[in-house]
Amino acid sequence: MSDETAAFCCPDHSGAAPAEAILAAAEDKARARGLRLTPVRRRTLEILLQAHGALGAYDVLERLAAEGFGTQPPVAYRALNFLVENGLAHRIRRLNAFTACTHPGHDHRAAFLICETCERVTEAAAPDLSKALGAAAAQAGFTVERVTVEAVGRCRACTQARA
Amino acid sequence: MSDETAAFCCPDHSGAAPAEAILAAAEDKARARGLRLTPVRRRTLEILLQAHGALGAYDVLERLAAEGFGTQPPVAYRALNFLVENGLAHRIRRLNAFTACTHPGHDHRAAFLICETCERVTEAAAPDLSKALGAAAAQAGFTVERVTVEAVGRCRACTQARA
DNA sequence: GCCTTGACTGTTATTATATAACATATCATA
DNA sequence: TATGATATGTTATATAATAACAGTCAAGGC
Ligand SMILES: [Zn+2]
Ligand SMILES: [Zn+2]
Ligand SMILES: [Zn+2]
Ligand SMILES: [Zn+2]
Repeated sequence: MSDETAAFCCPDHSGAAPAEAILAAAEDKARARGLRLTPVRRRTLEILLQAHGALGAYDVLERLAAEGFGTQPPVAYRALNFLVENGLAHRIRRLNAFTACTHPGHDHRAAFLICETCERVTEAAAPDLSKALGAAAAQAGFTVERVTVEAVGRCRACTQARA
Repeated sequence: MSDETAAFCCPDHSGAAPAEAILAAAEDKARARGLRLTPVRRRTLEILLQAHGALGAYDVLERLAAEGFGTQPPVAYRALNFLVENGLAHRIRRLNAFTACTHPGHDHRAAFLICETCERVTEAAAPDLSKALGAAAAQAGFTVERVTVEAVGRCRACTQARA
């Protein structure tokens, strides 16, 4: 799926990664909610954070296996699903991949911006979006529970690089 | 591009889909744009329309094969991709499935409402959504090209049934 | 202490989804 | 009718995800 890790993790790929801060926040959250952020799970989150982009389950698995964790798909899928269910990571369906949540401190409805040039994923807060969708859904008598928003386009860095 | 559509094929799953009308519209569109709506492609669209919901590629394939078309995955994937690329169908990523476009007459940004009880999919026109997303994306310097919006929740029929 | 219980981790095996590569057939049109 | 482009079909393979089950381990009741 994707290649190597960079030490940055930020909305527009322009600044230093608050990876440590995010990890710390995840630990706080886990403590507060009684979640068990076990070694595989924690390491999986770290792997996602270091990747600076979305990673496929098998990419994650490869790294976990290399570090002495289990070598079979369920190991990665279980850790990833745990993170997703607890708001510490997100699943990017268009890419069949996962990415660390960049602001795990609170529940949110996020939109994902997928650059088709560099393949990196940015998580954007988009509160208005829920509203707009809620209205459209209400018209149809539909009650919305969860929403996935994934946009494909071009990130700032790639736009500038091409200009 | 529009907002005036009767956005819902069958909001509460209570009426028959206007399949013939949609199919006719698809043929008009194909003629107008010089698309080749060949037998497999046309039949694939019909299959989607008759399904009243999203179908997986292998489900479509099964039906096609039973009718004398090819029996191998690429047959279904090619027809489905053709339909998607030309706005006659949509891919529902959350379900790994495809659904006929219920208003193929014009380009649109649609949102999909997926009922987690009956698993049926409704296509809702949601023009405001693009705006809201565009704003959020602009903040990050991101240029949006295509957007996927998929909501999971409960449709009117299922809500009423449970009440 | 020790036993039960439930959550977690790991395994093997299988299922599900999607594409690559290539041969044949059909269509457009010159 | 020849010719190049498009479409259809095949075999084979790649990629993604889950099922089912066994061993581990720590917490809480006795
Ligand atoms: Zn997030
Ligand atoms: Zn980019
Ligand atoms: Zn549509
Ligand atoms: Zn329903």
